Amino acid sequence: MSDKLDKIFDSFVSNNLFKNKSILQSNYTPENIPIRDEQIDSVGSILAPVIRGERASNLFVYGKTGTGKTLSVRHVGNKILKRVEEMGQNHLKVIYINCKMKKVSDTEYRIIAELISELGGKVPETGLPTGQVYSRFVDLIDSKKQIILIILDEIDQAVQKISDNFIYSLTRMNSELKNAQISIVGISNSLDFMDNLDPRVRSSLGEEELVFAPYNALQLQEILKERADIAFKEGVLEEGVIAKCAAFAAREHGDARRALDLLRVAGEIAERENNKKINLGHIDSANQKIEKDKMLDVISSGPKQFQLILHSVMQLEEKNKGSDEGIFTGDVYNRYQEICEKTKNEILTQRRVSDILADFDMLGIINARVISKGRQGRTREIKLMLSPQIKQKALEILEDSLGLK
DNA sequence: CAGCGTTCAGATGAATCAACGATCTACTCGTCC
DNA sequence: ACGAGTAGATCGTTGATTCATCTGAACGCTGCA
Repeated sequence: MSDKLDKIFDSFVSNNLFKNKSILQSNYTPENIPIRDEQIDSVGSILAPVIRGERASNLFVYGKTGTGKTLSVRHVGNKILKRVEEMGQNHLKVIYINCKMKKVSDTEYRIIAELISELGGKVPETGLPTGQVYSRFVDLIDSKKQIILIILDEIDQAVQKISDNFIYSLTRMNSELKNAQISIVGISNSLDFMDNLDPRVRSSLGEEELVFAPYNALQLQEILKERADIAFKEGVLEEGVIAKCAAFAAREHGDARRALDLLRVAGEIAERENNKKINLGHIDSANQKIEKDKMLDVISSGPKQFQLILHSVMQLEEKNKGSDEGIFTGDVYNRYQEICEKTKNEILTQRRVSDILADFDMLGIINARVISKGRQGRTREIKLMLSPQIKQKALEILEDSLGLK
């Protein structure tokens, strides 16, 4: 037993493909950022006034996930801060807040509390009226002459939960401040976020706008190459590996984060297989693994009713295997009722089940097409979209969590 | 056989409900002057 | 008297139900060539 373990450890130590794995993690901030020079320059010139202690225009940055928005903005923020410090001044504060951080900052209160604590103020744990926290915040930053640069990442998420008058009051805060001034940088994933925003907010927040276009495969390659050089040991990557990674990620709206994940996971797989090199096959497995993990995560973390319904779909699919007969909503509902009876779960109405099936469709777990069968009415024709291995694993998870078997 | 109304089974919408979390308000209690 | 802490009151969300309305092609009936 321990011999075997030793062997595993030995090979792990000796066959380490990585020089520094953290470089491929998404939270790593590289020294220089390829491709985004133009955007960085723009951000820099828009924010430059704060170096002289003047207020910069509010900036709004759009772009899909993994296009380097956050990275670029933070990079510029750090550079500016460093510059100001080099000049021996301290009139600048840069605050970065991710509005979507796992349930942490998703209300107006919490965001302001977060802002206060970033500024070194103490945050009352609970219960203060929002207005009071707000005025405490104003007092805090207005206590001396300074410029506050607030970076609100994934701002669209916040606005979905809170009303947009939070941002409005932020943008308008400058008129209340006597000493300090604030500039806001909003970062949003969705391109049409601005459209359904209050016009007053739109004009004040979007004084300057910047769009980060998705990377294309070539640009992704460049990024990957740069990081791979320092992340992996010499000569570990086989020919074409980077290109393939880039191609995969480019297909998914040019998400660089995805590309890096892919490369990292491929490396891990190669390592586990005790391979000296990372080849194209590893990229494929990595892609599958990521896909699989994501899917299984959705399935296992879903509410019980979702699992019940998915289980009935899977059973029906198993039964219909071979025949080309489709699965229809009615079948699913009947089977679902049976399972509920058996497991003593509440039975939802068909209306709800129909909605849940539509959700599955959105998640890509099933493919549902609304068809009309003439006299036999209208229904969804459902196809399960899970690959065999995922299906097997998912079935286990479901039966486990539902107490079936 | 084209044209037309019927019909089916569930899609899709809208209003409403119930339960839960989070916030707000008001009241109580301890402490300090 | 004042502030802190806490117990209901209140508000907003979200998943779910109920009621209502739509839907689109096969089916079957008509009428015409």
